[in-house]
Amino acid sequence: MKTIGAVAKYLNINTETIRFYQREGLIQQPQKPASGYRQYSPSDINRLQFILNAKSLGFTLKEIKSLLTLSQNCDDIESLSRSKLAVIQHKIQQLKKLESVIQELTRSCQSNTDKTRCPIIESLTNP
Amino acid sequence: MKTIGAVAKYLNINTETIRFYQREGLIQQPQKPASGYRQYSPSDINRLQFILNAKSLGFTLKEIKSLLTLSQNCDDIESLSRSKLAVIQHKIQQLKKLESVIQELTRSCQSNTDKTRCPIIESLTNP
DNA sequence: CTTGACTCCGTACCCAGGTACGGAGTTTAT
DNA sequence: ATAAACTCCGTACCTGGGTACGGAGTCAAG
Repeated sequence: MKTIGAVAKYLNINTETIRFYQREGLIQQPQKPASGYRQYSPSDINRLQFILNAKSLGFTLKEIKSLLTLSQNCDDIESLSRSKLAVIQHKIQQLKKLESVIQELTRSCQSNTDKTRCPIIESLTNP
Repeated sequence: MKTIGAVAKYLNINTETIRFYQREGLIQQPQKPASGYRQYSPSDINRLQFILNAKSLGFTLKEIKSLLTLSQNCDDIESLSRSKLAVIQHKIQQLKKLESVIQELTRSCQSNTDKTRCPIIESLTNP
């Protein structure tokens, strides 16, 4: 069990960010002991870690919330996960396209000897 | 030469967006004829197209601005593109990991007979 | 020469995703 | 037992990337 500051430090985020996620309903606030500081359990920390991971993959907080809260029965969750899977696979495809476009552009920069002009700029100007 | 509305329509964006880019210094406003509507030249339109293309590659407006102002130095632009490439490749790797995690989870849902509990939720909430 | 569509310009507002502030209470180290 | 460090909570503010509003001027067709 950790206090909010310890959790923030551990996860390398701001305490304010944790509170923000609480306000947004992404995580619940741990019960406040009669009078004192709230205590965060390992599972609270896990949930936060999940949010951070999903965020780093380009999911919005809204999407993460629905991943975390739309949980009634296993079938619903499975189908939600499947649709997330499709989204993820689509994102991978998009990023791969992007990757090859940018790779191509940087290659043409490398083989460019006239440094007063830039193939990337040229290709972005004439699509 | 087109008026702002015609340009917006042609590029499929909002006139307000064009003005916004002007305010942000991404493009200059064409000279205003003594009294009348500003006229946008093909090269103005090209510059806008450049911005839209760069945006679709995931560059921020700030980055695009520097692409446009530092466009005399091909090496700078190449290195900016390379760092974008690294970010994209990292994202792809992360997404692939996530993909296999979710695939694994949905598989365990499928083989789960007790539909009152869900392996996905369990794996998210118990570390 | 009037009407409707368009432009100009400034200002306000929107959403996402946080960050900062500040007064009051709590905990911990000395 | 007191100071330093931390937490609580509400509210305000920030950046990015736009969108909307409204009054005043302009242009083009009938």
